[in-house]
Amino acid sequence: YDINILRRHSLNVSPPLFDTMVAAYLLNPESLSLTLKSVSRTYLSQTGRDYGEVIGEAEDFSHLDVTKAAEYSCEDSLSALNLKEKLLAELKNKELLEVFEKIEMPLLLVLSSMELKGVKIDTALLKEFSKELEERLKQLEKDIYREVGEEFNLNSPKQLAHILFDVLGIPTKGIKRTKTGISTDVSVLETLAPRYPVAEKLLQYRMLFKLKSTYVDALPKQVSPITGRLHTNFNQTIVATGRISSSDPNLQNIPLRTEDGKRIRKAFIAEEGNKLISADYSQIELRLLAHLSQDEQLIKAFKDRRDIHSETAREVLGIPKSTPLSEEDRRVGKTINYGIIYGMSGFRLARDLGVPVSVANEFIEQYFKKFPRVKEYFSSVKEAVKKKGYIETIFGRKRFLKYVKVEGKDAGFLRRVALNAPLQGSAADIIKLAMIQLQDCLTEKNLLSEAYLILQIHDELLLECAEAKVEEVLQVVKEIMENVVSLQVPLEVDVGVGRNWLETKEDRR
DNA sequence: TCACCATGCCAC
DNA sequence: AAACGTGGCATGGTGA
Ligand SMILES: Nc1nc2c(ncn2[C@H]2C[C@H](O)[C@@H](COP(=O)(O)OP(=O)(O)OP(=O)(O)O)O2)c(=O)[nH]1
Ligand SMILES: [Mn+2]
Ligand SMILES: [Mn+2]
Repeated sequence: YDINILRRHSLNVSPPLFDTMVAAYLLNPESLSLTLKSVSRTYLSQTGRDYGEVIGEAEDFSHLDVTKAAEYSCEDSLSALNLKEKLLAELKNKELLEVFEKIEMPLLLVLSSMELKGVKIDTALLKEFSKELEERLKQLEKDIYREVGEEFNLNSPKQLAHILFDVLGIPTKGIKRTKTGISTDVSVLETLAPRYPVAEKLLQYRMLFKLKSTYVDALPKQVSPITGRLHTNFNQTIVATGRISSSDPNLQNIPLRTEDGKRIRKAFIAEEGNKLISADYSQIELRLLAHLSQDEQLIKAFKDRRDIHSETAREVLGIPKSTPLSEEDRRVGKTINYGIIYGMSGFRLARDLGVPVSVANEFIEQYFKKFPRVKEYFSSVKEAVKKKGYIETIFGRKRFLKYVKVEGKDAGFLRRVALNAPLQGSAADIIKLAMIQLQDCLTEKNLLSEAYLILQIHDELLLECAEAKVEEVLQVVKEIMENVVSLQVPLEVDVGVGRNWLETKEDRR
C-alpha cells in the first residue's frame, strides 16, 4: 500500500524489503487488523491508538492537536524500527522466514508494478451493453409485475419472498430458509421454475441486474483519468490461506460463465499493437491433492494427462465420450470435485444436481473409494491440527487453528477449513513463486517494456505483450509456471492469446 | 450521511 | 443455513 505512494512520486524502493504488515500477516493470517499501530500493540505491548481513533473528532490529520499528532507520529517511527527486530525473531521462531524472504517480500514489488500498470477496458462497448441491459431489465420487470399482479421492489429479497410465498401462496415446504425468513436465492428459484414461470423471469432479472450494477456500469467509472486504465488493489495480507485478493475494483471475479457475462470479459483489451496472454494452471488443487495425499490412482490419472473435471461431469450428467462436453458441464464437474473433497454433504450435492439424496450419498462414497489415500490424507490433516495447532502448505506457510475450536461446536467447519487450507494455500505459494520468477526473467531479457504482468486470478496470470514478442513470452510463461516446483505429478498450464481476455480463454493452444 | 448487517451472487 | 473452501461488492433495510 505505502510502496505505491512512494512509487507514484517516482521514488524507487529497493530490496531487501521489510514490511511489518506482511510479517504480521504470516504470523497470524487470520488477523483482521494489521495496521502498524495494532501490530505494535500485539508485539511491542504498546498502547497507542490507530490513525482513525486518533483523528477522532478532528477533520483530518492537519487539523489535529499538535501534541497528539506528534505523539502518534513518533510512536510510528519508533514502532517501525523496534517492530522489525521483534517480528524477524518471531518469523524465525515459527519457521516462516523463508516464506517471508523468498515469497512475500519479492512479491510485494511485483504486485506493486501490476497495480501501477493497470488494464485497459473498452468503455464504449460497456456503455453500449449497459443500454441494452437497461432495455432487457425494463421488459423483465414489466413481465414480472404482470405475472404477479402487482408492483414491488424487485431488488428486495424480503419483498420478493412476501410476494411469492404470501401473495401468490407458493407452498414453502422443503424450501431453504435464511436466518430471517424464507430464501429466494437461485437454488430456490430454480426449484420453483418448472411450476411457476415467473421464477424463470426472476432468475433472468437477477443475473442481468448483477452484471449491470457490479460490472457494466461500475467498471467504466473506475477508470483512472490519468492513465486511462483500470487499476486494482492487490491485497497481500487479507486471505487466511495465502491467496491474494483484489479490490476497488475486484478484477478477480470478472464474469465468464454466461453469454452475457462473456461480453464483459470481452471488454478487457490490449493496447493497440499488443495482445493479452492468459496462462491458467490445469486442475491445480486436484494435482496438489494427488501430490499431498500420495494417492496412486490420482497420481496416475495426472501422469496419463487425464481431465478429472470432465470425467466427473460425464459421470454425473451421463454424457458419453462420443458427445462433446460443454464448458458449463465441465464447470459442474469441477464444482463436484472440489465440493466432495472439501466436505460437501450428500444433501447439498443432491440439490445441486437435482438427484435423490441417496444417489448423491452413494456417489460421494464411490468417489472416496476410487481415491483411497485421499481419506487417509484428510485424517492426517486432522491429526496435524490436533498435535501442532496449525496446518501448512508445501512451502511452509501456516494457518493456525485453535485446538479448542477443532473439538468444539464449530468442529465441522474447522475440519473443512483444515482440509482446504493446505491445498488452496499451496496453489497460492506456487503461483506467487512463478510471478516472481517471471518478473525476474522478463527483466533479465530486457522485455519488461514489451511484456508485463497485469492481473493474477488465483491460478491464472494475465499479461499484456507486444505482438512481436508473443511467441517468445508465451513459451517463457508456460515454462516457468510449469516448472516452478517439482511434484509427484506434472503441473500443466493452459495458455491462450487474444485481443481481449475472452479470446485468450477461447484460444487455448 | 454514514456505518452496519443480511441476502444474494460474481469469480477462483 | 442442511457439512465444499477463499474472496469482494451491490442492494435493501435499519439505526445513529
Ligand atoms: N473449494 C473450491 N475451490 C474452487 C472452486 N472453483 C475453483 N476453486 C479453486 C480450486 C482450483 O484449483 C482453483 C483454480 O480454479 P480454476 O477455475 O482454474 O479450476 P482448476 O484449476 O481446478 O481447473 P482448470 O483450470 O479448469 O483446468 O480455484 C470451487 O467451486 N470450490
Ligand atoms: Mn486452473
Ligand atoms: Mn483459473
